Amino acid sequence: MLDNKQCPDCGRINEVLSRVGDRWSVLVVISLSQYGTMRFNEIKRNLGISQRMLSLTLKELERDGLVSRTQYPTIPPKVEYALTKMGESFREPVTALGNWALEHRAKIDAARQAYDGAA
Amino acid sequence: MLDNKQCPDCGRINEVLSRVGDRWSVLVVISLSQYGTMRFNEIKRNLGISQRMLSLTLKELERDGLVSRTQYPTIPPKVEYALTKMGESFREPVTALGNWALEHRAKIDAARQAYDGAA
DNA sequence: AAATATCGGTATATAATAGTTACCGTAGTA
DNA sequence: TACTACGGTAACTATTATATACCGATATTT
Repeated sequence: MLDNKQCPDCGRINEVLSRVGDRWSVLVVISLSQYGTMRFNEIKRNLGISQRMLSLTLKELERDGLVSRTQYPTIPPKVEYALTKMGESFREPVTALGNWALEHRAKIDAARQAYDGAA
Repeated sequence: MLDNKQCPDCGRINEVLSRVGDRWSVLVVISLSQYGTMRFNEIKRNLGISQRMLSLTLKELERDGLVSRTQYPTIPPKVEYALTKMGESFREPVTALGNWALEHRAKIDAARQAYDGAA
């Protein structure tokens, strides 16, 4: 690929979005912002995400400083996840995106049907 | 996967974001919102995206009604892409996300270094 | 005249990622 | 005894992203 970029910001935006912009990260942040502190399986049930993907997603979010992890060495184990300050600041653009998604879902479906019908 | 969702919105948000929420779609919308109407290779050079991915991304965005495609049968061919009305409405949440990404890139990098260092 | 670049793609192949399934140890419950 | 909950991990498969090569027709360069 030639990669002669002219949009100076796009590279950086791309870089950050490739980390925190995937849809599971977005949904985890939305969940935590709605319900506050949550346990692993609580998020899992809430989102319908597989254990593996949730584990990976949370680990990345923790690594990127958006989510904090608190673990209690009880049996069965108890691990709590919550948004950090930076995670909270991510909430605003993310919920804006989520709200847009909800508001325009029907319109997108209609556009799709029109597009597919015109084939 | 058990998939017993309790978050009623998350499923729908997920559904829409899996279409228009990937990072190439986001970057294409950002580009078009910044520069207005653009040609295929203009976007390609601007983003450093491969031809195939741009082709697929634009096709999906057109199908979802976010982007309009106008083709002039000249030689060499000329195809122009622009945001539709709905695409314009997507601009706001998307640029908010892009701005957040730009503003917090350094902080995320620092968090990563701290996390990796504490291993 | 001949090679090369432009334009907007597609076909094929490979690399990376997402998702599924099965399992771990410990305790409580039926 | 057998099963559930908990928070994961390991191994595997399916899906998706990316790279590479090519297309036809013209304009430009050598």
